[in-house]
Amino acid sequence: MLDIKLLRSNFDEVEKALADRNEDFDLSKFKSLDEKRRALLAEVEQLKAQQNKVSKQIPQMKKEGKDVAPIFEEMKALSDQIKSLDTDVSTVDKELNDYLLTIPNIPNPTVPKGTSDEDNVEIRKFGEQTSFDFEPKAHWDLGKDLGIIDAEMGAKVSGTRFTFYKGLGSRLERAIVNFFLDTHTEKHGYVEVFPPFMVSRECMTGTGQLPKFEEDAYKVYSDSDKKEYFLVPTAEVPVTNMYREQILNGADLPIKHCAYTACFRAEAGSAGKDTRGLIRQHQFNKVELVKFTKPEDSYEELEKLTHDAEEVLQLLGLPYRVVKICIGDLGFTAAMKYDIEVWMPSYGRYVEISSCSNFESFQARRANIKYKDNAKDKAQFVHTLNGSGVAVGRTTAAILENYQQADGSIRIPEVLQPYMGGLEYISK
RNA sequence: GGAGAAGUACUCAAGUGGCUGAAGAGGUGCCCCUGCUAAGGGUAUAGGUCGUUCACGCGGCGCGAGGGUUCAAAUCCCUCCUUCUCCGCCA
Repeated sequence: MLDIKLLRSNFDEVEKALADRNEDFDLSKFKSLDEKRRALLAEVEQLKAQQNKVSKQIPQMKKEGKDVAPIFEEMKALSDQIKSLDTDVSTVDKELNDYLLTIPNIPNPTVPKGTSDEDNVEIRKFGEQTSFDFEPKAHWDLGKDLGIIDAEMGAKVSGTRFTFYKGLGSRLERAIVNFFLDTHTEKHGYVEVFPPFMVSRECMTGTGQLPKFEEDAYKVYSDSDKKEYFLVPTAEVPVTNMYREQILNGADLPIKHCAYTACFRAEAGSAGKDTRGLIRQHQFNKVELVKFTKPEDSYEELEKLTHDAEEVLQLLGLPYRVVKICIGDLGFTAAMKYDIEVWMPSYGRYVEISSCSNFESFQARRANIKYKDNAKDKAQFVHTLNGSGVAVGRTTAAILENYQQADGSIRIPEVLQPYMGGLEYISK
């Protein structure tokens, strides 16, 4: 959510900054809504002030034995007027708030211009694109041949875009999760949390998945519980919302959490894309990194976070590149974003395996997360950041493809071998 | 799921219709005394948010949340949420 005061005072600048975004939104409604709300507020608050003033005098008048009946009559009319205006205020309030939730974040000025992912800017590269002296296979074929990934069984049990990992495939997925978490906690200083996989509507709104992207989310109801839950599309949602409606102590910042969760995405609008293999599933595993920082530190922390995510790929020896996302590809909530893309031989190109974003105060304002350094300071919004550290299913896919051998077996990256009971190869 | 109890400011806590934005205590800031690691005295300080103002300020809202009753609600009524205790069920 944008700062309403910024919209009020610098409307034209905001409009200009948002102009290149590839998002649907309508800034024109703002002024009329805002003015309507303030006019109503001024009116009703004046009446309330009068009501309060008279109410204070009533006990005194009663004590003096004066007749208060005519005043009651007058105040009854005033009270009715206030109630009616209050209803109007809350209607406009909600309208304005719902409207503000549909406006995307303002991109950082250094974000490259551009309209699609083709305009993203490569920042750096690690490793060389893997070369083979045999015909390499795609991970879905490797997984099937080795009996460690079973898409048909997933389809049978749940439907398309669900997958079974079996045997050493399951173990590899689990090994990767543990390797990521251990690296981020022990080496990078993140505090691990294991959050709920179902969250409330408020949380989804707080991090910006709602209201715009409701069709991408899975909702869960129970006849007995009667409550509405959303399956988490990313650990970003529960972890960022840990501190919702809170004022944090400035000395505790930056707060750094990492979390493993399964992630659930309806993937609306992606029909037909990446239908084979592990790249685009309705349920996938991810280790997420989340930071809460002071505003002045957030961009430095974004660089660090990105490097933390990169490092696990380096340790795995997977070739990747980092791209800076252009405005048109930026996404609703981010002010700046780096994608880390891993080399995927079957695609013949780099494939996104992590997104690292600085949301500045956009999420903090929605979720009301503030901090102050001293008790007497005015609380101000933190900046929130997050990034995949990294997507687990895609890592499995990348390992299968980049580490495949001529005989169809998979060499296990050295750092994972301890997690695989010392095993060096997965073979038939 | 059943039965009970409770939710007041940074913390503990008083408060059953108006003079309570909220006693008291702790905490925190400053000063003094004492002199030594613990304590005594004085004094100041109460969050957050919205509107308005160049500003000082003024005003509105806030006692778990949302409704209602009333001229007036922390206080009465309804719904919900959370926590605790006991019982039931359950991986």
